[in-house]
Amino acid sequence: MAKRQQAIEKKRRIPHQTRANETVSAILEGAAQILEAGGLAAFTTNAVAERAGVSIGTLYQYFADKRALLIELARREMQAALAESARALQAQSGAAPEERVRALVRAVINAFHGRQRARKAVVQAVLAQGVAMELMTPITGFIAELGARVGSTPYAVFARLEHEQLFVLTRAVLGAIRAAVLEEQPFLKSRSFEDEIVRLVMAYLRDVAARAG
Amino acid sequence: MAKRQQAIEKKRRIPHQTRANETVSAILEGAAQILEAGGLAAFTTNAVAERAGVSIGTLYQYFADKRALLIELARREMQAALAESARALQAQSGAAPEERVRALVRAVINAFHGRQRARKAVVQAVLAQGVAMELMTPITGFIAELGARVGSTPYAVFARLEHEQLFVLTRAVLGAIRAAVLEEQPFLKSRSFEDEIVRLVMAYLRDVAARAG
Amino acid sequence: MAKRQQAIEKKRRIPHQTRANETVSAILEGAAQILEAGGLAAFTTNAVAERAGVSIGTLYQYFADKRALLIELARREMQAALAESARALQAQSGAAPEERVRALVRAVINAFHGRQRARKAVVQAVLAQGVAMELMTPITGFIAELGARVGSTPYAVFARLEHEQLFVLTRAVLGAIRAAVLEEQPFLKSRSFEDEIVRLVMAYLRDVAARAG
Amino acid sequence: MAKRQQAIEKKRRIPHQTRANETVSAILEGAAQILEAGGLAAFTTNAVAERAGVSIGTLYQYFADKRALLIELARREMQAALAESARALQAQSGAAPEERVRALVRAVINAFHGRQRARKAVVQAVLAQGVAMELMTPITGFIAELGARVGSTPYAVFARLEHEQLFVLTRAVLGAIRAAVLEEQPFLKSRSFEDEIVRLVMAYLRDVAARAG
DNA sequence: GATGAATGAGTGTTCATTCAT
DNA sequence: GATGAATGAACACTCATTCAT
Repeated sequence: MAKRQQAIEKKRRIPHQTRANETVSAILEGAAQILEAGGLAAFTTNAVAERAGVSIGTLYQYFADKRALLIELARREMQAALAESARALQAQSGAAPEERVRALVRAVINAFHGRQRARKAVVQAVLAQGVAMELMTPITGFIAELGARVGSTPYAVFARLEHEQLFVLTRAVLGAIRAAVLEEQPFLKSRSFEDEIVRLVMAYLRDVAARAG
Repeated sequence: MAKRQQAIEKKRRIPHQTRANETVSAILEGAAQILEAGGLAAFTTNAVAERAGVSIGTLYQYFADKRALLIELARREMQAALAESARALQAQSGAAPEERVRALVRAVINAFHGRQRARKAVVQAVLAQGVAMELMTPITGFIAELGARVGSTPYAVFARLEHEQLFVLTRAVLGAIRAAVLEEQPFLKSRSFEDEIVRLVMAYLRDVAARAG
Repeated sequence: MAKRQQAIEKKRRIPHQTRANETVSAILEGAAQILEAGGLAAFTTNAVAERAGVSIGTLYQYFADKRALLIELARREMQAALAESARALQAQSGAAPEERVRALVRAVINAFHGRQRARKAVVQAVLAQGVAMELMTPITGFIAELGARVGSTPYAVFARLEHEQLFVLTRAVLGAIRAAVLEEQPFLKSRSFEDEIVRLVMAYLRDVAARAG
Repeated sequence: MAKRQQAIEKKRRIPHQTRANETVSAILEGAAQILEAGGLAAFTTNAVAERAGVSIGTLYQYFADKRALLIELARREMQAALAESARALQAQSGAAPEERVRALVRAVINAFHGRQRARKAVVQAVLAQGVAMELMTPITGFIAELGARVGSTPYAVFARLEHEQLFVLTRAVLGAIRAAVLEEQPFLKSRSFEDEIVRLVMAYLRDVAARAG
């Protein structure tokens, strides 16, 4: 039920059989593999169907068009990243704010790191179609909510971030990480890169807190 | 590859250099217009040639393939943005560091704001082809060089930024601005958005300086 | 061919004849609705099945293929049109020949007017497959028979029409009406249009009678 | 110049070279052959291109889509039929009205008879798309003009036919002929069939004249 | 008997690129 | 050097039909 609601794009049929769900998964897995192997250029519906081991007709039974397939893929990737972040945060629930931020940053870096090309292609394609904001919403919301639960001074500031501030912070962090992924920087997984991002976040939050204070 | 270089080199050695330059400019201008009007989807070599008022054959006389055309366009756009930034910085040469950062940020925002779609498409297309690093180099270099010329405490820090630090700072700023452009945020041109980015930069620089100090 | 016959024959011998008949009717009604709403282009077996509220498998249980469905639809439409004509004629049984012709013409116009698109599509599709003659036979026969029953001078001529004459007369009338329907002429339902057709018929019949001496 | 104007559907390029005109002719000839051989079902753009001996890309350089190709074909067929009719009429310029009508009817029958299937398919396809009226206009106009030039009593009636009358007359004649073609009646080319149509026309004209008189 | 997921040949169409003129 | 007609591989997508459940 929940899963159905998540679909913005009209799927052709709502699967309510085990076999159908398996088919959808196979298609999405095939799509990710194609994207990973050859990027957006290789991402043709025929190639995806073949890789997924289903007929092209079956693909179109579940996805209205190529775009819908890409969007569903993006949605699932984002969800997975969010889940991973939540897990990381949970594990750090008693830690100092800086450590919690670090856990979050690391989760995002890792999320972007596996299947780099697939993710890159998904991000690009999705951005190219103006669905970005819509998909970004849960991420921003997640961070806002996160701030609200951090109850102590001076990091309660998280909860009081204004719209522009939240925007700048989240996009700055994602921008740095995404650039490192897209440019295939060797330091992507390094501790020092993680450090700098955490510092960027903390410095900014401190600044906001000082202003608010 | 060889062919593309040849095409670009050739421009300097053609008998009627002037006319050839005009043709190339017309093609690039046509490309920018097409991109602006219809995005990457409308960007076909035939459409560009028609808009530029030259035959498709002529287009291929100057650009080895579609990719070369896109890269040259990106190169020129970046150069223009850099020039604008340099101009802005020059005008603020005596001002406080924060004002100089603000001038730079504003220049970048403006650079991204005119012909949004064309720029967006160029960036996307270029990123999709792994040429990003190559094109980013002059920007990063420009900022590093800029830092070297600042010279005064505590912003001499600019000159001492390590590779990762410079990377994180530049990509964070560009990431925030680019997200605002791509998501078509209404506050893109607002003072408060500019403020937050400047603060992000200054807070980070202060943090780096404190650590270095 | 054999298969189609079987499908049609079967309808008479199924255990639960009633339910089967309802299913067939539902399918044909769905087919007519689809045709009416979207023309021949929208007429897909899947669409028909969905509209009819049966599965595509069930549709194929009753109709060997798409063509069989269309032909059965045509057959029923023609039958209905004939029945309507017969009713109109019955009502005018004592009237002057001209009035009887007029009643017939009006019945045909009305037959063509309801569900225009469905009828148009059916006719087109059927004509496209060389089944036309087969389906036209009952109409021509009906008119010939009608002529035989008219019985009085000088319109006994109806009964004596030669094959070509009957053909020309019926097709001319149908041609004029069908053209008005297909071209969506505003005067389709007007009295003057009806008048002209009736005059065409009467003038021709008088001419035939005069020649026959 | 005149030819260009005639095109309602936007052709991709307006040919102004001999080679281009030859290509267009080859495509149309190929289209007619495909239609003739396999009817509308066989009429695929790929098949037409192959039969015409050009690449599919070339076909699309001259025709925006399949529909445009069909419409242009229809236009040329109609034009040819009209030209033939005009020629026939010219040859009978001094003859009795009945003979002139007969010449016209014969021309139309012949027009419909060569390449029956191609013509049938063209007519069907065109009718299916609501372009019918537009294409009928020159025919109706031709007949009206014809009437205007028939200067003698009682056939000057031609010139005074009202809209509905002209419509009924032309569509009735065309309807009878088209039905004979579509149903592949053996008497299509017979003298008696021609006779009956001529009589239908003359009887109706006499009736109109009598009423007007 | 009924279902509907799966099939895949086939369709219309695009567009980067070539090369004879 | 310039032109633009021609190319054709490639693509997204449809739909009649089958058959395991």
